[in-house]
Amino acid sequence: MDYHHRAIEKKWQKFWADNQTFRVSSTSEKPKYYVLDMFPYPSGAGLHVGHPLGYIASDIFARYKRLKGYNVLHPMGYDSFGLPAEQYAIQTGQHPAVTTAANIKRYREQLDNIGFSFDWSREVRTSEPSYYRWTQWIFMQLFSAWYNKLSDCAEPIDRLVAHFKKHGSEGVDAVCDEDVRSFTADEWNAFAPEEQQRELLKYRLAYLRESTVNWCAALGTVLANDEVVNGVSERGGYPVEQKKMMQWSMRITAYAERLLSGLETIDWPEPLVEMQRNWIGKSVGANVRFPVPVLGEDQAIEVFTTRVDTIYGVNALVLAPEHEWVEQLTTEEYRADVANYIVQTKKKSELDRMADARSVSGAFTGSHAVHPLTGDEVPIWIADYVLAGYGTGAVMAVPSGDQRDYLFSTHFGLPIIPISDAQQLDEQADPTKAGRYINSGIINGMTYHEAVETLIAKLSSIGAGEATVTYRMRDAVFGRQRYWGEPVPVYFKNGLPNLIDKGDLPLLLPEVDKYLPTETGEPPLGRATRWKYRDEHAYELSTMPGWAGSSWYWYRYMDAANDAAFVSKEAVDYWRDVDLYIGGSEHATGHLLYSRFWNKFLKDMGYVPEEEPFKKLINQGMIQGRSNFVYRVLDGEGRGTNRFVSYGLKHGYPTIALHVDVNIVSNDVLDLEKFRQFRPDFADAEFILEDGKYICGHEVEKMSKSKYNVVNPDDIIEQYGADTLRMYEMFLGPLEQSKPWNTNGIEGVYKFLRKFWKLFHGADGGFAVSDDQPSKAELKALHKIIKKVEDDIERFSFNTSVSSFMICVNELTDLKCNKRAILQELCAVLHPYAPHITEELWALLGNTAGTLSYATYPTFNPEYLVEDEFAYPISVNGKTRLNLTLPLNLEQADVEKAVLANEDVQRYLDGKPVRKVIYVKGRIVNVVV
RNA sequence: GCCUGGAUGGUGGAACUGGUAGACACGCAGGACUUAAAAUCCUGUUCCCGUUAAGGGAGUGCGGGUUCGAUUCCCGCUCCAGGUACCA
Repeated sequence: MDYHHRAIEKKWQKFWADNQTFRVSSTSEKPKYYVLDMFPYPSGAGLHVGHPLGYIASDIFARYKRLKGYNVLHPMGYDSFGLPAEQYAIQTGQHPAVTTAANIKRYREQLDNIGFSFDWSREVRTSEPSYYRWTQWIFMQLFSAWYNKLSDCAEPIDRLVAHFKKHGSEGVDAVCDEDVRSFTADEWNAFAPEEQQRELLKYRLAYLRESTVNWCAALGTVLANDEVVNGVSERGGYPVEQKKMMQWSMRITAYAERLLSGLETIDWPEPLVEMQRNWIGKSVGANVRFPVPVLGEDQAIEVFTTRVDTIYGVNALVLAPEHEWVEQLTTEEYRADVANYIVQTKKKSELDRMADARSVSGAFTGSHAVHPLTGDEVPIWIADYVLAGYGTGAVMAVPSGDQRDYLFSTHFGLPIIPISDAQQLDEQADPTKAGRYINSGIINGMTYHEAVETLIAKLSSIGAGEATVTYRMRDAVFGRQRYWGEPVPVYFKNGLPNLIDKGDLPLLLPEVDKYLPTETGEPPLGRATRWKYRDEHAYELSTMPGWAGSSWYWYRYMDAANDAAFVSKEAVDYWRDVDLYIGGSEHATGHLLYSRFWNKFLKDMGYVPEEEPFKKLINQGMIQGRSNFVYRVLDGEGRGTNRFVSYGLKHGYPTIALHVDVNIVSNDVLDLEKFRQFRPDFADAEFILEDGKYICGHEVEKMSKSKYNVVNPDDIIEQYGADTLRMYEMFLGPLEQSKPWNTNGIEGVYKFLRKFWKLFHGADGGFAVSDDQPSKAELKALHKIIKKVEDDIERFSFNTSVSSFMICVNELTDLKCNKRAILQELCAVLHPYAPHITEELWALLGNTAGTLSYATYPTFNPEYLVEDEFAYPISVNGKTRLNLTLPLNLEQADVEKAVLANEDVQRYLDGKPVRKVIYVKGRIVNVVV
């Protein structure tokens, strides 16, 4: 019997499903291992061949860990709230739930075809009420919590209220809004309840406040910073403007330091860790206050600087044009200039401002501040290179140490004071910390570290400044003016938000007649008429952003059916955290940051045990499309003819390149018959061939329908089988590398599986194994692969394993090995990569069907690899190389004697004396003359 | 600009802590089996010199260095990919 992949794969996929082979229990004697994939958004286009790359890798790892005796949690689900389903709904009127369900069905079929070992009994869908009730519940926890800096952890808001009642605001150190009030306990207790609530909102981790948001008019919604790329929306590329709105926000900044320091404790790819570090953007420096007497006693402009040591080089203070004091600081004489400048900057869009980054502009306010150390007058300017949203919205300009300040000063003719004996300031600023300070009052002659220490002490003592840490990261906007998302479980009374009753969860997404904003500009939820309690309450009409449901889903898999809690204590104490997480790096500053944030919050509240959710993370590379082209010959007028010239000959003709469906091209050779059927106007196409073939050109592009380069895994599986697809996707290259899909080498993998199959089948095609004892050579081949696959999987080098399997089967073929004992163990080794064919052979060997998934990975025995002889690679002077085969157990001196006596070596030595003999691990490798 | 990766035959890629560079696969060339095709198998395949062979030389983006020995470590560049940017 030949290798019939279709029958074999269908059979075992059905067997696994019928027997729930991969159903896993949350109680086990075995050690746990949690392998997680980033769950997909079920898009209407279905899976293409690039999507399963990471899933195949994680499946190999999960199956391997099962063989190694672990209790493996390997689940899958769908991130099923999202914009595309809603856009489709707007266009067609189809309910997003309907299209989403249809897409999920398609995804499931495609996933099943590949033979994954997911425990589908734990499937989650973020858009299901049974799931999102817990997303809403977590939101309620965040609303009911505040961040206590003293304990450095989130606490229930009741504890803050208790403190206010007893001590007032005295002794509270919280991460909160800037405008919190100071009050005594008596004052607090005298506040009206609404006043108290208004104050508490400034402390809550989920809070409401007017903030500048990225408003995308085309999408009718607010976007997070990471959803805006170069001033346009990441999805769709629509323009984005800044708009003030009342918005739900998440106080992620409370966790900035823990999000940063936690990076040290996890095993993630360095580029990803770096991206999160940059995103958090910690700067250590100082706040310094420059008194402004014109505004009155004790009034001072506060600036943030990372280079307090340059303070004696200050020649101006520069404020952001939006700074709240600009109006008061501007004198009559300069009022027109300043007003004019502010108008100009407002006109510039985000995009212009970025494109214009290098040009210098600004305006003088006419006022002066006082240098806190020298008492000198310092002019106050405004300029758009200073950002209102970072630091204090004001900087001290030090032209000698900062290039932007240098350009600003040269442009406006402000003095440039050198502050270090190492500075060369003729052409540009010198931001280095070398040399000793000059012109610098109390720090003259000091080095950088001494200076910083001295200055911080001095500024603190006179009340003019202190050391500070600033983060670039902003709080995350949490509301979306959209339909297809989790409703925020909040209603409003007298303009204040209240949580809905816990018993009313889930707050179901109501039906609406249209998925567009209302005529009055309210979000789509404003259209809902028969919404529970609609008549009693003014509901929050925005929904949660896409990242809400994905920020905790790995916990739901641990206990997916629980309707008493998002996860039970027992389940979470058993599974704890994700041991291996595989997914794309595009989620670096979105999903992966928010998930860490929610995880830390849930830990603070005592719901989960681990500080970090994903211990090890691997980024799989993107699979790009590989487009093929045909070259249509043009006639004298430049019009396309029906003649097509092969790639190698196209330079002899005027041509135009056309995309051709990659599915009718094999190894860049065009299938001429299929091409004639590809489009009606190609029916009578003529070809100019090279060597009797039409060779297509190729290019790497994004995989997309319009480029005819989409490859559906189902087609590959139909032709070659799932085992071939799995192994070929791994064979394509290192997992983490991005690479174009091409089918050029898939035959090699397919051939390997057929060869493996044939090895244990007789000439008549029947299964045939020998019960004889395996030979030494056969055991050597087997144990080599046992060791190799073990090493490869542990370091995620799946591509080299596939090569090693091929070597192994080639060796066994040469030995004509069909030993039962060899096949038995080989099945287990190969099983993670090619589960179907190995299950079949395993059953043919007489094992109970389906037991292979939980068999034992064979133990490597190094004795089988011990050699009697060793081919000594000998270099003379590190150059000429010779191979010398000698028995292995010779004494070192005997080896040396034998090597030197060898006539080839003698020839290279040419009578010269040996100066040195180099040994590596007791083996001679080099003779130096 | 800054940060992080990367560069190896015609192609995808291997070489794990410095020790025979190019494993394995594709492609290509030649051959066997076959009426023929498919399938399968065998041989060759980094480049240059050498008619063949024996043999020799060069070679892992470029230029240096350390070392008996460097794809691997160090210094300086070039190019490519990803991220990020008036962040004080």
